[in-house]
Amino acid sequence: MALKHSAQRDKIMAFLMGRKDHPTADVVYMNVRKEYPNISLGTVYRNLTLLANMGEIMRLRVGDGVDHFDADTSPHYHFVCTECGSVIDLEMENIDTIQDIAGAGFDGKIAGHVTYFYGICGDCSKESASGQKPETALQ
Amino acid sequence: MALKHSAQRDKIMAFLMGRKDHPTADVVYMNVRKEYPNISLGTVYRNLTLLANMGEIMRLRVGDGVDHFDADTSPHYHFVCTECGSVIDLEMENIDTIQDIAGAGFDGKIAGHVTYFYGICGDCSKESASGQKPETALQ
DNA sequence: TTCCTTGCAAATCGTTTGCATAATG
DNA sequence: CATTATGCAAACGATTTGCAAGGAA
Repeated sequence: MALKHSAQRDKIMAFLMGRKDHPTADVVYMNVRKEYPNISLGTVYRNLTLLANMGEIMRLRVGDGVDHFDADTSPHYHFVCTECGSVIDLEMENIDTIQDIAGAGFDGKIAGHVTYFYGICGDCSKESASGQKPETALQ
Repeated sequence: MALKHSAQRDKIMAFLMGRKDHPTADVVYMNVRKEYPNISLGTVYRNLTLLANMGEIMRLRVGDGVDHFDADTSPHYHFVCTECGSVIDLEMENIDTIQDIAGAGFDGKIAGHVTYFYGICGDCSKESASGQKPETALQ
């Protein structure tokens, strides 16, 4: 139960904190492995799950079938590009009122919500205007 | 390309329309099999995916790692009980303004959003008040 | 020395797919 | 007859887990 220190976990956490995008377990693995060649995918998954359960990081299920991870645990929203699949932080005003709206007339207790916005990101808008054709990442 | 009629697909669709909850592929399989003993899980998945792609039904990814399906394709929101895992329809006023809020200051184009509300459903609130202890369904 | 953590590989789980056969139009 | 759909089983991809060995407190 008592958590012990681990160099692998530190590297994973450090890597995640240095990224503004939202890497998948595999991306974390590929990158941490550069500095820590012996680390295993299992260890990456174990630590990501551990960190997420402790609330140190967030697990994002954006709908592409793969979990993404975010070291920024402050409340914020994400945009997912249906063209390139990138997951982007949104800076927007608080919309917590939607919970009150949802709770009106509902007999359970609403404790939270998860919202993902979808569409075409700025980069893909430009590209498609120039005739390119990236592939969709969403299932 | 041209769709042909299939008794299995009809049964799947009929079953889904007769449910107010939001069954998983396996639940659909188990139930349709009662009337159609030879149907295979693969056929259920194939048809659910087909129907979802045609827009006849909706695929819900509520975060428990399993896809749920909903024959009600009208715009509405869902509540997921973190206690029992049940997925419940919410009747609430439109919150599409959150897309405008999200889009302000974002350089991409927001085309849609997915929102799930979490908490304790009415039934579980009563149960926990009486000292019971159901298990969590969310990962 | 206790027991948490790792690496490795095998296992699991939900879902998809290839193929030969059956059903539809 | 041309094609789509099915059943079955094998294949998949992401994630989890058992186990023996390694490392932290």
